Amino acid sequence: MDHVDRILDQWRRERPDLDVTAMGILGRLKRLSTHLSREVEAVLQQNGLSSSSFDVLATLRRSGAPYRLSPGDLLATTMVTSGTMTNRIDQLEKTGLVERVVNPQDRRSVLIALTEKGFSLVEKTVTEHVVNQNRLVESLPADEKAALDGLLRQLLAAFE
Amino acid sequence: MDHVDRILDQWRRERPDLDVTAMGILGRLKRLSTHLSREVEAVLQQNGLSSSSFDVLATLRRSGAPYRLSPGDLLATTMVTSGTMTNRIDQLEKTGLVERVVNPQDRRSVLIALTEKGFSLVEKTVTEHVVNQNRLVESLPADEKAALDGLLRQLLAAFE
DNA sequence: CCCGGACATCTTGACGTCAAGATATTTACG
DNA sequence: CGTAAATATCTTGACGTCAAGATGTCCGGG
Repeated sequence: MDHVDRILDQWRRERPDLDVTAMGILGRLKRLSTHLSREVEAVLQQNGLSSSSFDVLATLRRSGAPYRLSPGDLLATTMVTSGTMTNRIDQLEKTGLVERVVNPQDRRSVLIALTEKGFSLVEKTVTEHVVNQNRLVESLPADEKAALDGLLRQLLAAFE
Repeated sequence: MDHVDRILDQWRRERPDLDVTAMGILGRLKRLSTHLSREVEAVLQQNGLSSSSFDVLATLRRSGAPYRLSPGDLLATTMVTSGTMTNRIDQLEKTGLVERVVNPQDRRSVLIALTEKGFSLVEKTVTEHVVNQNRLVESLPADEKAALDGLLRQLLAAFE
């Protein structure tokens, strides 16, 4: 009997005509996502990053040497608009974690490059971040983690 | 091989020391939550509502007659701060969907009441909303929906 | 009874995001 | 070639949220 169950019970009483099966799943998924985001933010914040800025740094880091991508490449992996990405890059450039370098091949474009400072920060942060992520799901045994992952994958496939 | 798989592969290549089990689950969960929120918003928007304003109206509606709750009661169910709730109520009051009525028992407090206009709007909207929610998870057969719900419940229990 | 702490709500200022459109560059075609 | 369409990024204005603190009200011990 959790928070979502109480909501469903109220709806069943007030509107017995509604099928609330999906509401339960979506409600738990949204609450869970909010909780997890907050827990993740806490660790990133200890390193002076938001999850927004970390996402950009991590995308550059995992792309491999020379740790450079265009804003368009970054957009393709992050589910945000171009204006949001411009803003994120502006912030990271101000704090010296990335720099914009001109792209000689295409002057409409620009390359976002990890600085040394950015590289060492993301290197340290991602290590702590991954430990934290594993902690957040440790209430599930390994086989249930795998089952959850499979179900999420299947549901996600309907949208991507 | 979905979007999240590609991210995990990059990390395995660049940082084979990291255990990315949880990253996969959390990544899919976050992307899914974003997709689902956008789909849900679309239906609410057709009724002139955001998910924020709908949440408030729906909470009042499912609380049962006389469809009145204090801001504090609303806060307890919505995972937002008091300032956010004040703002939501302000918007709904401007559009005539709720009204603030004084609480004679406790003048620090106030009751937020669904207006007739608010009631009929939420009544129509929630019907469409629930149909839409069920559509969003129809890619899973019934037994897998139940399994997913159970796993989410278990994980959520660690936070609530 | 009164006053300090608890409580309920609202205010303020900052931030991240989005949609829509502006600017600059490249590409393809006539 | 020259120009229109496509592409890549940035700008602008609005919105929802949060953290921190202000304001107004209630309550319980002295």
